[in-house]
Amino acid sequence: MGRRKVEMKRIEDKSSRQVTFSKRRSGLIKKARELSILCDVDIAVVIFSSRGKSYEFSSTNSLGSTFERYWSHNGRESAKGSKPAFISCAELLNMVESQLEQPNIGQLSMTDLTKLENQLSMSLSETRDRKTELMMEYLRNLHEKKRLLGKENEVLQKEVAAMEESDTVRNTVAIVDPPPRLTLTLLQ
Amino acid sequence: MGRRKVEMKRIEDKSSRQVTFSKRRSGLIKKARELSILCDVDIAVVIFSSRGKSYEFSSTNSLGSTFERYWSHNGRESAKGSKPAFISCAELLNMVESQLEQPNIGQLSMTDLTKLENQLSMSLSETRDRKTELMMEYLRNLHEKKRLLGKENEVLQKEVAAMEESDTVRNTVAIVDPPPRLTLTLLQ
DNA sequence: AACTATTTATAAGA
DNA sequence: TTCTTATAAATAGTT
Repeated sequence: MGRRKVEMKRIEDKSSRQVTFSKRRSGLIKKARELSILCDVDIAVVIFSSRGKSYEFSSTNSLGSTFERYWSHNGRESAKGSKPAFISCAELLNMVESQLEQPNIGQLSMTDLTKLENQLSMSLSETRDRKTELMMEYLRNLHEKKRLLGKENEVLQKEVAAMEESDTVRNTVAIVDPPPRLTLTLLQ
Repeated sequence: MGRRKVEMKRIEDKSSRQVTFSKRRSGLIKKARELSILCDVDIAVVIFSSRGKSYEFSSTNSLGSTFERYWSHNGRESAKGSKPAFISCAELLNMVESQLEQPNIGQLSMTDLTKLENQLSMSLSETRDRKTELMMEYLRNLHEKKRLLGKENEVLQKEVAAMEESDTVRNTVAIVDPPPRLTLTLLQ
């Protein structure tokens, strides 16, 4: 849709490829937003420029939740740790942008700015909370490992105690051949 | 682009919502494909219908690889600290600003908002960092305890091994009076 | 599922 | 770069 029809192949001219990327990228994200609104569906879009920069859109407040949904649907195990932490400002902007469809001059922009501010702070605290949550989970894991090690220790200690006892009994009753090597080992 | 302009809100009529979903979904995916070809970029799109069915597009052979790329990029960034997110926020605010019909009206409050945002984010990240630091310290403690317990375990295990060994030797050499209690204890 | 009247996106040009 | 404009493309409502 332009002055002429374009061939569907990589645009070789770097400059016009960049321009097209910029235009079509925003077009794609706009379309994604419209579709999500009109049809009340959940959409996530991620775009990587060839230079590694990423652009994204998500209809939910966090790309993470959409991706998580994707993972769970596709039965792929989710490294539960890494995903929820991401609510980027880009996502926020998408949310705000979607509310700026009809710029009513002045009045609306103040309202939207306030919304942006709120969303920003919420997102920040959400991110923080999620991080904390992750750490808590890690802590719980560590605690559990510690507990198990402690239990193992207990068992081992009992074994040692039992061994010592049975040795003592045997040594006492049999009165034969005390095992010096055992004593040495215990003192190691 | 149709017989009339449509309002940007959820289409209430179920049937036409379904039709629109179908049309626009394929349109979105077509656009994504074109963008990825023309500009040689990597794109992933996931769409969830309200009934839970999912549709997807990925320029690479696997949707997963694009998402993984997303996580690895943004995961590190967000885990590292607030600076990259910060820059991104400023960028985003610029984008919002450029989208406003009357830039001069929004300008001042946008500037104020940016300041506010910065303060908010800084104080939040400061708090978070302090919390994180405390937690890290706690973690270090826990790790140390775990390490010590592990060491203790090792020693105890060696003791047990040594005991078993010396028992074997004694039993083999002495051929007297095998200690059933010891065996029982070890199997506990 | 096809068909158009329109709107929307955008390729080139300024 | 940013804005303008001619034209291609998408699509809303219709059949």
